[in-house]
Amino acid sequence: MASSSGTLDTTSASNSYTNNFTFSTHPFMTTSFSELLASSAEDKPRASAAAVGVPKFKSTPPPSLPLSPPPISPSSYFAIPPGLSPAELLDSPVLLNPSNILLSPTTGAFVAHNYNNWKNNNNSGGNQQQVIIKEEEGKNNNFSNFSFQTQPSMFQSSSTATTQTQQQQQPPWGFQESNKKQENFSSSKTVMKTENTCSNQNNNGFQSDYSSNNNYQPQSQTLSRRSDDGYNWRKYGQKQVKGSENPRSYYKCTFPNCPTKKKVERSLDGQITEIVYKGTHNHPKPQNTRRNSSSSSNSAAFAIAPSNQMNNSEVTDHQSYTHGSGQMDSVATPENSSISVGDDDFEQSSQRCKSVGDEYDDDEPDAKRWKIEGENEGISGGGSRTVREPRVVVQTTSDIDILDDGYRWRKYGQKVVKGNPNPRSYYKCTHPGCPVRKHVERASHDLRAVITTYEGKHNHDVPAARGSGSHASVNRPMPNNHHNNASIAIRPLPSMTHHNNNNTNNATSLQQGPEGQSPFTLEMLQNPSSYGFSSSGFGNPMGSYMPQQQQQQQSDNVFSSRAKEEPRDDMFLESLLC
DNA sequence: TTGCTTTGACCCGTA
DNA sequence: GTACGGGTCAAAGCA
Repeated sequence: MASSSGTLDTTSASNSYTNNFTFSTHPFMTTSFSELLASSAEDKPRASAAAVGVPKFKSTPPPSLPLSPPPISPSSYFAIPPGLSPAELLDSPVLLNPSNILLSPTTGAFVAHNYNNWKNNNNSGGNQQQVIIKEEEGKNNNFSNFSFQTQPSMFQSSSTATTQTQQQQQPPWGFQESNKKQENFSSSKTVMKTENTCSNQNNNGFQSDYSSNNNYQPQSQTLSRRSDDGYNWRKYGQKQVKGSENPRSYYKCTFPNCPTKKKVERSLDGQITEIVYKGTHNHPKPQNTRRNSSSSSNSAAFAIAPSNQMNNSEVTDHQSYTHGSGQMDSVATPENSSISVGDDDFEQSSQRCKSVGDEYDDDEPDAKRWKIEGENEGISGGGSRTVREPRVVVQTTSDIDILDDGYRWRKYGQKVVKGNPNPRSYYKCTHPGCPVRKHVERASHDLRAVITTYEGKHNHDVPAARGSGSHASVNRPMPNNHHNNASIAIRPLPSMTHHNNNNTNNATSLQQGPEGQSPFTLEMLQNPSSYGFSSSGFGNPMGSYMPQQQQQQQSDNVFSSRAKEEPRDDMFLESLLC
């Protein structure tokens, strides 16, 4: 369920389980879908195989969550329990690796909007730490966000000695810019916002980074230069931004030639209210040679971990020490925003969900900024809050992206077209001489549905994914590249809130890949057999998610009609290219 | 001396 | 073309 849109990543094996609700974002990558189903059948809580190398979200269903016992059918492990919408499930912190889960129209980012139900159940506030992850593709209006909250207790309890030891030695959730500026998040909300267009790179970095470092452990540190993400930052600017009384500081990664930057916005009292990461580290996490483990960060701060600092063994450790505890033991990473949370976290996340809406509707006076960072229109929510959540945004600086179809695209224009208030992001394949273009827009009727229209035919093979090379294996367009005519992919962002209580095959839940890529629907997850899930599983790059005929029918019925509705904007495209 | 932060000015994209 | 605002530069100061 790494992706409801079929944008599945392949980065990990999956045979690690906990007795908790373990959810991984990579399970389908090297483990076939059928294997996952089989494994799920063996153990209910194994709703999804945990991936190795991926921070995981593990949580026993909190009482307040309407998680029903998994049905007997293996396929039913992908069914959405009554009361818990697919969107909520997909948007939940269990899907925390934006490079794999957060599906934007172009990068896999998705929107998580509707957490109202969850939050309504737990909107008491109080001394809670809240974390929101938002992933956006820079300026592509495609974003996603997760939110989850952590209760203070999560920092106090642990079900395993490992956890306890780690906690004792290293308060896991500390985010400090320096020892002079310890950020106490114990009572504050934390919003992580990520912008990421380089999932592959991230994935790769994730593994390599973790492999080369053993300092993934959640930790705090008191060095002035080193924040809890493990990287060294140099402040290069500070500015008072309009619409906010909080100054914004600009940091660069001090590693030579590393393009990563981050913006940190602090409230007047010094609390971080927003963290925006931009770019991806092109280097391993610096060795922990200076880190002070004594750490003054007893604050229940939230550690923004370096992206890619986890190896398999560490994952295992995380699995163990997150077991059963309400502890948020893992870290949110700027690049992959992978976060593991405990059951309490899972519950709390629901609370925070609504805050996302709050973020946009109530507390964000700077419309322009939001527009820049993702145009979060459509996010609704209510309530109010007095503490502005810190946000962490990861955004890549490159405008050339390996998108979810495996090709690299360069954004060359954007326009609001008639009939849809949502701007349409225009992309062109970056391969020299390749005429293929596509434009992506959010459906007017459902902001979580993304409509991608392809024009032209690739005259080249799918470029090798940066880093892992696994990206294209699942998202790679069909070899025949037969989208000479405009094909449209209506891609549901994983937060398919509108699917809450029915399994209707909504058109917006379908995705027609760029070259006949099979749609991947919730219904298919629920009834994989009926949709031709082959034993080859998702490892099969173009695995039979659906009988070909059915694919064609659906694509014809759904997308052709949509195509007819699409006003031609060739003129505009041409003008953009001129 | 080195490295970092501060801060005003400048650049550049967008409306 | 202009204004605005975010992002960055770079000199100065500090530890």
